[in-house]
Amino acid sequence: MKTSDALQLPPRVRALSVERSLRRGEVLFRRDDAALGLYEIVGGHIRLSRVDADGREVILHSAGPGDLVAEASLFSPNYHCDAIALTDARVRLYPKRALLADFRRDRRAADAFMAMLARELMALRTRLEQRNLRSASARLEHHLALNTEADGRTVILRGTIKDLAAELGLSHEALYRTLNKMESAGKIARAKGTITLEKRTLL
Amino acid sequence: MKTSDALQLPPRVRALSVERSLRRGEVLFRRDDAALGLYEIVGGHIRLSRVDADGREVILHSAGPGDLVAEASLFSPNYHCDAIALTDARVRLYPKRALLADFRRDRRAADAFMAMLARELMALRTRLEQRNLRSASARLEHHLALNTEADGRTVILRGTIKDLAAELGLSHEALYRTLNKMESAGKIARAKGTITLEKRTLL
DNA sequence: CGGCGTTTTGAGAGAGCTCAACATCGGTGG
DNA sequence: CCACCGATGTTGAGCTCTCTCAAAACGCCG
Repeated sequence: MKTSDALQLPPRVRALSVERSLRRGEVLFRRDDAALGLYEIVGGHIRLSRVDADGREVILHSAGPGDLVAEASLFSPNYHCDAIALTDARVRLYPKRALLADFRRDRRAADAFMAMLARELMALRTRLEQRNLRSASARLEHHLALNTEADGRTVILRGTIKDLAAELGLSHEALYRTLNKMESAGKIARAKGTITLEKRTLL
Repeated sequence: MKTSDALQLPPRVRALSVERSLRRGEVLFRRDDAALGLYEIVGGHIRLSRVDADGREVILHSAGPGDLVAEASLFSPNYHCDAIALTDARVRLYPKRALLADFRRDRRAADAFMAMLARELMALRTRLEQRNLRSASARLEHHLALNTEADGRTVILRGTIKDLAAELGLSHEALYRTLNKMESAGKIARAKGTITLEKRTLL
């Protein structure tokens, strides 16, 4: 589940980061473990969850490549949920001490991190808003309208259609059908890796 | 749409904030306007949106009482979307210069703000994950499991059932029916303003 | 050429949405 | 004190849309 594109942690800190591999099912950290820092998912998927009063697992988040998890660990002595590899995975730990020290040393690094959080927040709110749209076509149009290139018409797909379906919270079949319908209706044109919005006929 | 509970901006900055009223339909800011700072919604609802290539409005977020909007404006010279009052509303502007100055002066203020963003991010991811659950009961159980008081059983409702339905992304009718079903099934007990999870019978 | 995952298309069922009607509860004003 | 009113809470019934399960065509890579 890709949430944001750009991750730009200070090179100094990146130099201090440590990569690690996990087997499917392996535990990255558990609730109440001492918070070492935040993780970037390099490959695979990590599931963040908590266990409820009856011992059932409640999923908080499924993170995929490019995602950052446990940012809040920077400000807490321990983790607040469990993190378990959903698939074989590769993660990169950014030690909190190094990060916080860097923020202290370099104000711009701190600002940049804050800005990153703020931007991610914005993107996430937008995505949540999108989920309020019931129909597949509305969700797709919402997504397309907000992800065009500079021309305002072209949308470059970053993964497969299945990936897009997952991002939109739709079954891939529903998305395929919707794409077909919209193409037949002349609303979009499809090419390999891109979707182009057609000029809407005025009323 | 309530996203988080606690908003704790430094008192020094709060002292510098300015409250303002808006009529329904009034513009708070427009895209590319100079970014004055971030806003806290005191009352009413503000809609953040962008206009797509065909002139249609694409909703990014609907913010309600207690919500913060335009955090990213702190790190950008201008706003990136339109903000328009959906209802008569009251907002509080936290001037970015004051905020940033405060962050510079007091490291803990900056950390606290960062922590707030991180926590909100976490909560939002969880909410998005919840939306991946299709059935009304699954969404409700997810929400209940994650919002119990210390006893792990009691959930205090902060608004009306309709509000909860909106937060869960369900029609209020669907939620009422689900509550009924779960109560009949002995999974929950309802009292005025609270829902109590019943001890789950073991297998 | 032989898999494997993606892309398509088909058909059926279920769940929630919508519209509608009614009950309930405060609050307001006569 | 009571009547009225608006918003919340509640229940009913049909409809639409997506999900799910299935199966087949396609494309890529070893």
